[in-house]
Amino acid sequence: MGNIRTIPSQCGTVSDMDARSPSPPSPWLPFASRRRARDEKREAVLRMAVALFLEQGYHRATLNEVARRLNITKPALYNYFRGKDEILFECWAIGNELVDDCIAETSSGGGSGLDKLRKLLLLYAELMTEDYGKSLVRFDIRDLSEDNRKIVRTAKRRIDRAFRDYIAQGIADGTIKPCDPKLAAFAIAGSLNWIGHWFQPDGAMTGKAVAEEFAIRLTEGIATTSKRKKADKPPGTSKPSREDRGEHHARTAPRAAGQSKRTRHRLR
Amino acid sequence: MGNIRTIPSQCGTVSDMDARSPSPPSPWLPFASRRRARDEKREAVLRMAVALFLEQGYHRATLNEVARRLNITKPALYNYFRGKDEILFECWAIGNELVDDCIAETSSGGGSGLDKLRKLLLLYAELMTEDYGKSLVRFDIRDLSEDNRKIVRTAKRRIDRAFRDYIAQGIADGTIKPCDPKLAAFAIAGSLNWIGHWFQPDGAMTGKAVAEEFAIRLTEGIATTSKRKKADKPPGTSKPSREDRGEHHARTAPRAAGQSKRTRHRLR
DNA sequence: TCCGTATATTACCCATGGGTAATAAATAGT
DNA sequence: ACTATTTATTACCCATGGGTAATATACGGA
Repeated sequence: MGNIRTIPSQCGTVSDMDARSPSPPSPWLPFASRRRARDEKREAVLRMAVALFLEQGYHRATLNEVARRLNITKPALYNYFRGKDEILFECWAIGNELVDDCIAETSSGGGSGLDKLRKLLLLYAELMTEDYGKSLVRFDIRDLSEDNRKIVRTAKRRIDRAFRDYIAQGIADGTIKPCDPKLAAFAIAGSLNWIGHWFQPDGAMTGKAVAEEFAIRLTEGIATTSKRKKADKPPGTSKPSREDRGEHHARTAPRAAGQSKRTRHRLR
Repeated sequence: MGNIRTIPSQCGTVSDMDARSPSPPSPWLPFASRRRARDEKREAVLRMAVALFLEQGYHRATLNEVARRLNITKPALYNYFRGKDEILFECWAIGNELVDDCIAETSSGGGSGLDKLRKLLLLYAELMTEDYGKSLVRFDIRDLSEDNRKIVRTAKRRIDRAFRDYIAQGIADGTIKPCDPKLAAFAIAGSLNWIGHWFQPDGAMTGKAVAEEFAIRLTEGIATTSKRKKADKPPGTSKPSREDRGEHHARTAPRAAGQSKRTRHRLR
């Protein structure tokens, strides 16, 4: 019946949406040999859902379409999730765990406040170029249940605090110029979050390249010592190498196992 | 029947929505003496709509609710607009005209590239603290008709170009350090656009204060000469004066008259 | 005072899409 | 093989909300 078509798009500084990741594969063969690990399929639903939600927007995306792209039908999804909003929440939750990984990795490594801030910037920025990272800033908290909304708000505060703490720490140890940590964090996080709105993997720069550029640029203004890798000349306007980009740091793979903490509702 | 309640909220660095402007007044008296200028009422619909769209999100907000808050009924709205998506577009269009004003004001005033960039930053940032400004970055382009979508994309490119041009100009005249104008514009605009996501008028800072802070901070990193108004001490973490905030620069009032150019469809 | 126009209202249509009930197919265990 | 369990399917329900048709009310002008 309803034949939905994908929508064109384009980047832009002010806003503009739409991220067409090449649409993840499905573990469901077209109505034939089934029975693979439950978690694997649950995972596949989320990967497909997050891609579709980003591509079309949560409200325009239908569960029918999510299911169709997985070679199954809508009611099958209810074996793994309570409803659409729970799928949205789980997508967000995965992104949130990835951010936690970033923070943990940053905190464990030593260095000055500025060093840590730069490290977090780098990891966070790169995350913003991936689907689950984008879900953190593109999804609307108001689409969630009241309970999940509370969880999200708490998590956001945690992330915010990480940025502010590093800045405050940098001011204390003299690597960052005196400034208001709150506002500085807002300014920096704003830039980073916006990456999730304009970055498209098929652009001129890789996610890693964008992340590295932003990590330097956003700390130039508040660092007490300037630090440019390649002299002061205009940094090559693009790093089109695109090299490997394989396994930049624990991601996707390790996720499959050990769904870990949080309110992971096991159904039935 | 359906009794909709407003939703709680809170700011946050990562995302978080919801802007509760005190809900604009309605020119429709509760089903009594009517007949005021048509444009005035059209304007009122847009003001109420933009506030509701920001408060609840476009898809959750209903035309019934827009109408109810205006003391009218849904079909009455169709005297002024073709449909919901056109209302959304018109909200965006007003915001866009305000940005154009910012650019025009900046371009007309002289100064170095850095001066112009700072000026535009200041005006743009302040705009992001207001409803129509927020609509530029919070509304989803995919909710528009194909025609209007094209218009929006073109306009966004124009704005983007303004930022890049000033940066390039600054590099040329030596007031801005050599850098990639495209990425620098993305970083700056990202910070500014994000204001539209977290700023709430009832917070600790006024829109003007936020704008001034960001205008300085975001140019510190790329300026060839540092420029801090109040020495280098931590700038008062808040400017709680809240003074007048009256008529910061042509806005709202002048808008009422002369709907001006663009595809303003006169109905019937 | 009566009419025409603009602008409301009430009452409805209906497409969309989230969600559910009943049932069928596949697999694992014994 | 037979059965229990999981995991699909088909067929349906129904609340929501954008949009429309028919009609009523108010106002300006002659």
